[in-house]
Amino acid sequence: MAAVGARPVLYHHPAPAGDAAASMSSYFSHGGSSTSSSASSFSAALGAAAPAEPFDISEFLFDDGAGGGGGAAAPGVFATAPDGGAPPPVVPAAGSAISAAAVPAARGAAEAVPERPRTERIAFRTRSEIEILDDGYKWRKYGKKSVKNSPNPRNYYRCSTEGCNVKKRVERDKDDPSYVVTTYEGTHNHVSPSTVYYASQDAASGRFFVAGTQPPGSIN
DNA sequence: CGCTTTTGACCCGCGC
DNA sequence: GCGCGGGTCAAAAGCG
Repeated sequence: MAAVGARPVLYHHPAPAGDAAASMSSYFSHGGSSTSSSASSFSAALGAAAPAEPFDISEFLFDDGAGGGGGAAAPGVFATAPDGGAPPPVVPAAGSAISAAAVPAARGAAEAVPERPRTERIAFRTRSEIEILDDGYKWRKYGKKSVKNSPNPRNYYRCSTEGCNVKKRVERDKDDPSYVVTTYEGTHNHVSPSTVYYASQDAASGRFFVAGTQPPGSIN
């Protein structure tokens, strides 16, 4: 499946006009989950330059009522980076023990949780022709829905790894169809099935950065 | 044969 | 109390 070119060409311009139409067909069907062993460096992808216009990412971020709602962004939130400078954090606040257990069962189990779910939620917009960014994880689509404020449908994905309840929501920017808004919810409790991203924590910021693609043990 | 996608229905919460 | 919008489930079908 990944052969379709599941990887976004973030630093590229959209395919040549003549090719666009042809490419689109495959893009729209469903690029395919990253079942193959090809995991792109997601962090680099985030370097996609944002346009001059400010993107109010808060539109896609919803506090779980944790911080008392306002503009308080959740930890680990990052918008589109200026351009290939410092590697953006890929593992959002992994330090906090946010595990699958924090996610309430499925429906109506919210009240059963005395503490706040505290689900990590990060959203970012990326200029990409395809919607399925190959971040190395296997995603299984479980729903599609058209939203009120956008002519484009919204797709719902869930990490197919057993025990991992990370969810992801993908939709095209209603203003710029060439941009894709991806919202991750939750934190993977496992490493990428295809590639091991070794995250290191920055002492100063306390944030995590991708240090390489080798397993911790093989470093040094 | 196993896994993923597809699609409509169902359920829940919120606002009016 | 009703309606709307959003999110998830579940059964069937398709594909590799």
